[in-house]
Amino acid sequence: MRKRFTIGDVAKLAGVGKVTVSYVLNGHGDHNRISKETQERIQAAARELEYRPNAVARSLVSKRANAISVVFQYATYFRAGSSFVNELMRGVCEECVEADINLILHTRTFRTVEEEADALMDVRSDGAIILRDVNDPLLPLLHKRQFPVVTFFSRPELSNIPYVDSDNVGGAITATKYLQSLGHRIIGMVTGSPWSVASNDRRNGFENGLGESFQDSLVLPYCQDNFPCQFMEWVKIQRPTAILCWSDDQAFECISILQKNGIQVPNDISVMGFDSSEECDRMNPPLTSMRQPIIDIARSAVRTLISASNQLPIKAETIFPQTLDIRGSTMSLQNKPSSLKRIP
Amino acid sequence: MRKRFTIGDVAKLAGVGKVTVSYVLNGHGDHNRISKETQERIQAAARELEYRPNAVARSLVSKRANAISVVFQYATYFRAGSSFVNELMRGVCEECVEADINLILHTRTFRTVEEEADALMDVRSDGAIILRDVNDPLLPLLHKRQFPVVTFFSRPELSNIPYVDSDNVGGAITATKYLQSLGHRIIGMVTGSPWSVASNDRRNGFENGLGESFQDSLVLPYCQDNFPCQFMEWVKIQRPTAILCWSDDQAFECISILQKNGIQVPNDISVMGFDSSEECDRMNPPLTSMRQPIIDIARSAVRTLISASNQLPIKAETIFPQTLDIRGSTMSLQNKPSSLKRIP
DNA sequence: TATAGTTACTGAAACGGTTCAGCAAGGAAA
DNA sequence: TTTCCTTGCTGAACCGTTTCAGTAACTATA
Repeated sequence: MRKRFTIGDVAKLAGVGKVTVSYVLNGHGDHNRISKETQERIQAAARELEYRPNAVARSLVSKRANAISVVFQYATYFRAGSSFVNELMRGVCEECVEADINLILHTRTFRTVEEEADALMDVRSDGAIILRDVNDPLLPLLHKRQFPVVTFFSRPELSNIPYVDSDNVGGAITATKYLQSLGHRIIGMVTGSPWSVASNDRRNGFENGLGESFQDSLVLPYCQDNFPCQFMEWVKIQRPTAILCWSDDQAFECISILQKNGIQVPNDISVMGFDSSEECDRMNPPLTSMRQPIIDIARSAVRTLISASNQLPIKAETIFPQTLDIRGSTMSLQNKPSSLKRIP
Repeated sequence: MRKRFTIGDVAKLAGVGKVTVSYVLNGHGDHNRISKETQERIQAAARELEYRPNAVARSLVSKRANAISVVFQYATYFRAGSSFVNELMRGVCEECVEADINLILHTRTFRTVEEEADALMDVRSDGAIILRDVNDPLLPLLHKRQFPVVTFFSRPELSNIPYVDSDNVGGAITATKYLQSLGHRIIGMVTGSPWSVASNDRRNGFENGLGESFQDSLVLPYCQDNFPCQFMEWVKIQRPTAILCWSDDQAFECISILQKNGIQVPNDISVMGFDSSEECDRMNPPLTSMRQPIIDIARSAVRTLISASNQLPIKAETIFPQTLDIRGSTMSLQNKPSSLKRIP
């Protein structure tokens, strides 16, 4: 890369001191006390040299990076096909665009939490929005070290870390009641990772919603290995007429497995998901889902973080309600045109 | 944020000079000529003060940011549901993880290309991988200013900017020949933005593949406004038995429109897309698509950029071949169980 | 006993900006 | 004529690191 001109070069060319250049180019300080001619001379010199300020040098003294970090549970959280991450990132980006700050994706991997915290706090960013699993040690560590942090789509165990999330428990209750209102009596739920705060909350809401009729066997914990088999096994034993999936992506998978096994959705079994991402409309059948305003939550998290990093007052918690988006994957038990006879 | 301790504080506590601390903590320079005891004293002091090096100060002297930027056409390129961007980011992240560098998403917006280039070149990153439209002015500008740049999923007009892409023209030819081999005689194509390099290349491959039988009317350029109507209008006039869509996402949309209008895919019309993203398998019917190794391309772009920013020799162009993934959305014209009579 | 070579460090400059405090020159007021 | 204020600018210090070029104190060699 070509050698870049510095503020000193501009100063020399314009025949003034570095300070004057700094003041003129930034519009801060005493810039209004500098004569029109000098200002123009400096502008011209800067243009001629194609001078561009060095953000790193600037950050060093200002102690502000004008950037925030996004931290996920895994560096490669951008799983193909996850509409959730997609919408989340869109919200984050939109808000950053408006705030005119940059976004740093922490893609590096570390041996210890300490190292990870060190890397995050290396002054390249002014704070971090974090989506991590239950009881992740990174959060309390960053908080202890007083690095500005906002948790989103999850809930920190330390009450003094601000977070932005949707009401997963309430949403799951709504979902369960809705399925009951369709006449379903045997409702199953498939959960996600046991370390996912969202999955756990939704499970609790499901239990809460079912009340008396809840049984542990109605919940199928997600398993990486051979999920299709385990899922079908569970379906055959429990014979649910409706299944609540902890996420849209999981609902898509379950529907696909059911269909491959000759079970029709929603005629044989109703299925619903969580997130109500745009993909729901495009699926066949379109997926009934609890909507959480992913983009709004992401944007709110960014806004909260920016305030926090500027020592402005912030809300400790921001909870968005979830709403029910009824589409084609759920159906009243009364209207069922075919029976469950297809299941051997 | 609490005041952080600096290398000077550590030096003072350990009773040595700053230089010694720097050498010991980084393992560079003369660190092997420093006595074990001193090393331990310094390590202890650093631990006690929870010393963490300031990456900004470090960058200032090393002139390396250990980060690269990703630049899209629009800051909010993370459109919900775009499986393409999702896979792309996954590849980029994976490679960054391996190279142990950070990723900066340029989310800021600018009034002029110059400003945008200035912001990119502010020394926060060592280079950029760029996905931009045809003839985007940012590329030549960055190149002229000798900022390390690699273009991916698109082709720069300046031949000396390195790029990584797949063979879109060849892929489209393969796709077209495949549809012809199924017996289709009237094949239509729906293109994307006229500024998308990929879309244009695929269109050209389509024209090339059809040869003599090509007509302009067989191509429907994508239009933002009321696409469903325009699309159905075009289908009714052209009556294609197969449609090649410029992307998977578009194919999903087209299939959905066709189905809503009572046209079955593939029974009435075969549809295929480009990218062969993971979603293809989940759709109903599963989408036949030309596979481009999105993740590999993204990773290759990152690798190329890293080499370029280290002044290592690089390949000017890397082209990955596309392969045909046959799924359920295409079918031989002979086997058609129903006719096009459904189209009024 | 002079010379050279090692070992264990370190002072100072540099990186490219910002900011504080101050200064010289000119004009106005006392 | 002195004092004070304003205008227009700048020197020096600082931000937290790295790196170059030593140096002082030993030890080994001739």
